Amino acid sequence: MEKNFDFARAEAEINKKWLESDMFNVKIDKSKKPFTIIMPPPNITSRLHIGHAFDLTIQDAIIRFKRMQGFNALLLPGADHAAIATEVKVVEELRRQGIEKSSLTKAEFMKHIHKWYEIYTAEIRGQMEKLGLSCDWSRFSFTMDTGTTKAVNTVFHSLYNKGLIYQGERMINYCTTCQTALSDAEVEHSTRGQQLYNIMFPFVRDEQNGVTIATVRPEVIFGDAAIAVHPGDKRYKNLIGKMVYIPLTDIKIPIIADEIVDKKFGTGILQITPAHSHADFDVAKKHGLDYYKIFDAKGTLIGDRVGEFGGMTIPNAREAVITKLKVQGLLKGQKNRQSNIGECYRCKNIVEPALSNQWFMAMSDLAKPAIAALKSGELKLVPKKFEKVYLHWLNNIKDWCISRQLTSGHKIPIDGVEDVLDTWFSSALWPFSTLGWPNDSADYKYFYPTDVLVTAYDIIFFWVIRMVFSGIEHTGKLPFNTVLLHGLVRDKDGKKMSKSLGNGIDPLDVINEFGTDALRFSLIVGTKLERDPRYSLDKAVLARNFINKIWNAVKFYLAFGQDKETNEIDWCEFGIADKWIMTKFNNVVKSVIKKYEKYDFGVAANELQSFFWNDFCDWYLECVKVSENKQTSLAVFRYVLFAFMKLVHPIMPFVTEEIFCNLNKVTTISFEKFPEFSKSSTYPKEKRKFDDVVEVIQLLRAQKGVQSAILDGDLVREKAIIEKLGAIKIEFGMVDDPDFVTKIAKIRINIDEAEKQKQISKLKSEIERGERMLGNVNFVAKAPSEVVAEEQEKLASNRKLLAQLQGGAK
RNA sequence: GGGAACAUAGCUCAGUUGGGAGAGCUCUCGCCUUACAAGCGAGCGGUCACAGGUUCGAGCCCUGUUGUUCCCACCA
Repeated sequence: MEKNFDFARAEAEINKKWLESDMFNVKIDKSKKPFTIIMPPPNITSRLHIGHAFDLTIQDAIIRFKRMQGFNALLLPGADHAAIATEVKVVEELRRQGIEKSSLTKAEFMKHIHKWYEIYTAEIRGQMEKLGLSCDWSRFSFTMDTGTTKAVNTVFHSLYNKGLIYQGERMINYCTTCQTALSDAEVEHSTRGQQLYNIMFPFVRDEQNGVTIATVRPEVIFGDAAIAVHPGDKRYKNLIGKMVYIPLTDIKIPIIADEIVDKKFGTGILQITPAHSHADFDVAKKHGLDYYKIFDAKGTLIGDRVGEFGGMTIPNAREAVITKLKVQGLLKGQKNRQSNIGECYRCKNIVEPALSNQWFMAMSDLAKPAIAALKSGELKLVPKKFEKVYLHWLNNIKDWCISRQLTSGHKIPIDGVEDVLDTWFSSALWPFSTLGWPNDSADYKYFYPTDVLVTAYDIIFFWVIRMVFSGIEHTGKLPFNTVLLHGLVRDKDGKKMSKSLGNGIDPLDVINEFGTDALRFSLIVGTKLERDPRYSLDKAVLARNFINKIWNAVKFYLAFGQDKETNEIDWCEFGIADKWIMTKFNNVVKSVIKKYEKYDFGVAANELQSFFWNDFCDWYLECVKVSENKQTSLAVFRYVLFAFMKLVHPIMPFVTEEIFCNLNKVTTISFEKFPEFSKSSTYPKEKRKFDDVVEVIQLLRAQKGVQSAILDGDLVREKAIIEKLGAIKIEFGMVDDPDFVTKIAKIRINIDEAEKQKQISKLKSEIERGERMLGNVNFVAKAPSEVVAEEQEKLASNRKLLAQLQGGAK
């Protein structure tokens, strides 16, 4: 056997076996219950990052666990065309080759897009394979394949015919860099420092008498339809109804009163720019004001109102307007201010609110059943804390702007319409479009609705909610019954991993250096779903060390026990250590199953590691070496070792497959029955006694330089274990003058008096504590009787031990 | 402005319905003990953020305070 686990060799061999045998491709079998996870399709715009690795590991762990529990488990893989993001990438790539998108026809550009699809879909798939995912590759789906297109068109027409998709001129968010409309969910908010300008709107053209407004966007004054003050603002009461000039123009606009104005902000006077502000749009509607669009899709100023500034970009126009206002004396001040800005989630540039003709999905009717599904408990979010987020968003939902002015993506299926659909439109159908819907396919009938959706919490709005209402609307069923929302992987300091910060860790680098199992285990161990996990290479090192520990335990078995192979374990032959490890192991099985069922893999991984390292290797393996009945102990060792392989297999598929298959001469561990708790294999009495033996050994080990001891206690059968693990010679005999006392032995080892006094004072304080508690009448009267009884026992036991120690010290 | 989460050892985190504060890493000391130095053994280390309350009993439940993080929102 190799000195260490050669993960590179083993992973390559095992992956080849898995892929060639198609063993994870699922056959529809009505006698078996399906368990289905549809994988969130990664965007084909980049390599898989650490967040994908985390997300995919969780999914695969669930699927492997369920498969071993006997479910017909399907993990359906896929990739997303990510229209807007991919298009940016392709344009960049073409530019590197010296080609401008504008020089290409639409068809030519689409050729490049399709080539990208092809190359990067394969690339993503290769990376997924490296992660050891037990996917059904025969069902691999892409969001631009014909099945998805059919689903998209069907859904579009269905909603259109019901009047739930409509076209109209509305205020939307427009990214002038990506040159497309965005949905509300695609706008992020951040705080930026901006200049706040005070600008005077004069009563008489070019004169220094007027009203002064405050704005961070001086260039939009040309789009103003009115000036507004608060109706209750005494300072400006007499202004209402008067007319002012827009500075630098001949345009006159009225002063109106509206409660939207914050009296305390700036000068307390607000410009109303209906075509370029969400809030102002509503005000204009209310007051019957006109809309004036003053810049186009590229962010260039246009129209009669902008005068000499026509043709300028927004930033240029801003500068020019300010310069001119200064000359005219209409700039009445400026200061720096932190304000909240909408940004495009893709390119991070400032989003312009704009009046635009777009396609929308009417949301209020679709939202209602999605709200009801959560409230009724039919849909479960794990962890629960996201339920409020989900409900708040749906309760305040606005119509969804679904049209995009991009070249690639799903076309809006209406003749003559050039726009494409939001990439999330097709994503919303993913749980059923991947299974053949709208066809009445066998897959759809067997696997739908799916079981659990696993994804990070940051796409609840983009994706999760939209799948929920789409599933209900189009299939009449929830697309999944549980949504598992995990955190975002951060660096060791809790910061978001990003290219610009340079703190990112490439999962493929970790795989190359430490192996896939180490990556998977290190991503999962010690994490809780509620929190964002922190990741650093230290964790991969620790995981690698754990794998090495497992490997070496197997080497031990092969060196000492291979020839003594037996499948039948005779429990009558069990020694105390055998019974101890069987008990401990069964408790771990029980606990791990419970945690896996709750998808709490992080704590389960911790438990598995600590059991294997501390209990199985540190204690049991050493006991096997000196076992009275070596054959039985080796059989127990083998049993626990292999059952343990099954327990960790969902998290670390490769090393467990390698060990299990090689030693058992079987093809795979993947379809082995998952271990179950067996009460008849637990021995509480022997476990307690061995725990006491452990205490004696630890006590002896702590005595530096002591080579022998006299024990007074019923420990004859444990002599070999105590001598071996305690590295000490022991004799049995009466000990009237012990140096140490434990529940099962009085110990004499010639130590100095100070050590003994330490133990005495410790016991005394324990006794004091017990006396204090039991002396409290309220405690005795109100605490549960078993708690009181426990304290009484402890007190009696401690008194006895103290008497033994002091009895000898006289 | 509205909402959510978090605060436990130097670091990363556990702590199940309230019943004597735990693990791993780090650090110190001793070990190449025949599976493993990617290892073994023994230690050091905590006012469970702060202040109240409920309770016989609070890391856990309630209220407030402080700090950190995140989400939502049309403050120009």
